[in-house]
Amino acid sequence: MSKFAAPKGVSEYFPPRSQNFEFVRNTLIGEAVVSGYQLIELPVFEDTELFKRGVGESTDVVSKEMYTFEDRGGRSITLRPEGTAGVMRSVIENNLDKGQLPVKIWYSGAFFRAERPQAGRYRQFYQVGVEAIGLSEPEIDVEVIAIADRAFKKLGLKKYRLDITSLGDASSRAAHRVDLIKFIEGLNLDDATAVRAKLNPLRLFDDKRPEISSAMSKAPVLLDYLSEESRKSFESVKSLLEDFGIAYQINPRMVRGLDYYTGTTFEFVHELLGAQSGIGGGGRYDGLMSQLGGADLSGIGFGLGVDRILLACEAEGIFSSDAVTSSLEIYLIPLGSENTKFVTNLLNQLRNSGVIADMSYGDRALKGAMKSADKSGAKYSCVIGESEISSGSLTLKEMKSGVTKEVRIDSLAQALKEI
RNA sequence: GUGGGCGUAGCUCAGCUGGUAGAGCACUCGGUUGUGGUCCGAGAUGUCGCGGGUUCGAGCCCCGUCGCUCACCCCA
Repeated sequence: MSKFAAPKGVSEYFPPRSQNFEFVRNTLIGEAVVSGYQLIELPVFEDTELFKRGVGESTDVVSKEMYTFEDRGGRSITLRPEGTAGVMRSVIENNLDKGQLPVKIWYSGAFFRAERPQAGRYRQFYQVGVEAIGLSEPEIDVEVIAIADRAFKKLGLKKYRLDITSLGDASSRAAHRVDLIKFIEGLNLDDATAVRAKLNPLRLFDDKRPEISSAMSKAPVLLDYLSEESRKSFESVKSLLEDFGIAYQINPRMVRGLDYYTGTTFEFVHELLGAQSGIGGGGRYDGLMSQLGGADLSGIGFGLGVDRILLACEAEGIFSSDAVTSSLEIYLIPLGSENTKFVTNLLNQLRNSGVIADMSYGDRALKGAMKSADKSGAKYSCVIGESEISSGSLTLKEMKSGVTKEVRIDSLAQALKEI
């Protein structure tokens, strides 16, 4: 039992699973790069007010899930609960929106929400996200969705689906809101739920309690209130998704947890994940830039949950058995402690010439050292003792096949590169 | 914040109606003075989460506490 334990609800990745985590994250990033997105690296904490204004005070994220503290100068600081608000702040602050549009950027890192932990829900979690700012064409909506879909397919995921809807423009939402509030007033709700409904009536669509969800099944949905323009745009999105071969399902009751979404919104859901099944989601945000003091530009983006996507890959058996890969090229085994110094120096020379190498440290029995060589995953091993040093040549053993080969010690690095 | 489940070896877990702790895997050494994976043999490893109570006796029963976990609310 160690004296210290990690803070409650954080995810940690250590070998060998950290290799799979890295693989998932790099695959997600790779697809953003392929589509012309560039890296933005941001602070993990921001002015608390940024999230209140950007994400919305009525959201659960802002009202009860933020890690907020006061710094030494008396400023209110919050660990970022999501990525988009910070990106917008930086884009505005650094005038990225004054150049060529769209601005296409990706980010990756840790995010924080003070929730009760659960399978797939952590207080510190990892996202890869993209934002495309400055164009409102439906082609960009589909480009963004396609990045995520392509990454999931590349990872080998099969048991997921894409839910999509449109929240329309301001006039669409205003018309719907009137009718929805009228409908909700006719329901008999408990106090907490009534308060939530008042802050944002759309939230009730997301309630999983059977009495609420069955009542809400008769509620008017926003999709039926779309303006002509919004409807046309949504039609284009759907038609392009079909051209791209991306399967989707229209879900008019889908609700996103953040207030800034407008127009196209979407969510990727995995079947094998239990309660926390959303592996990524996003949408368009028309008013966000201007609300944060920037130009009145539209944008669209997503956040993908790296932790959950890793869980999904594991649930589908993607990293089955021998997925643990090692990049080690050679593993050196000194025989006899008097030869350790020679081997240590040889190891250093190999590394200096760029060979990925390791050795057996300590005076171990040969059998044990060979076992370590085996477990290291190195491609080759070699034993170096008295006779090798005096003859200047050693026996290189290919671990997988057991085939051996004589090599001069002074040309070992060269030999390994030629193989 | 609310509810359920679980805390025993490094890991996964067994442990009967209470009688002072076990398996598999992993680890170390040996069988095979200098060549791993298979096989065989041997060895090391525990404040049974913590505190209290009942009892002749508690891993097991009772109370408390801490931690983990799953679910609700909500979300990546």
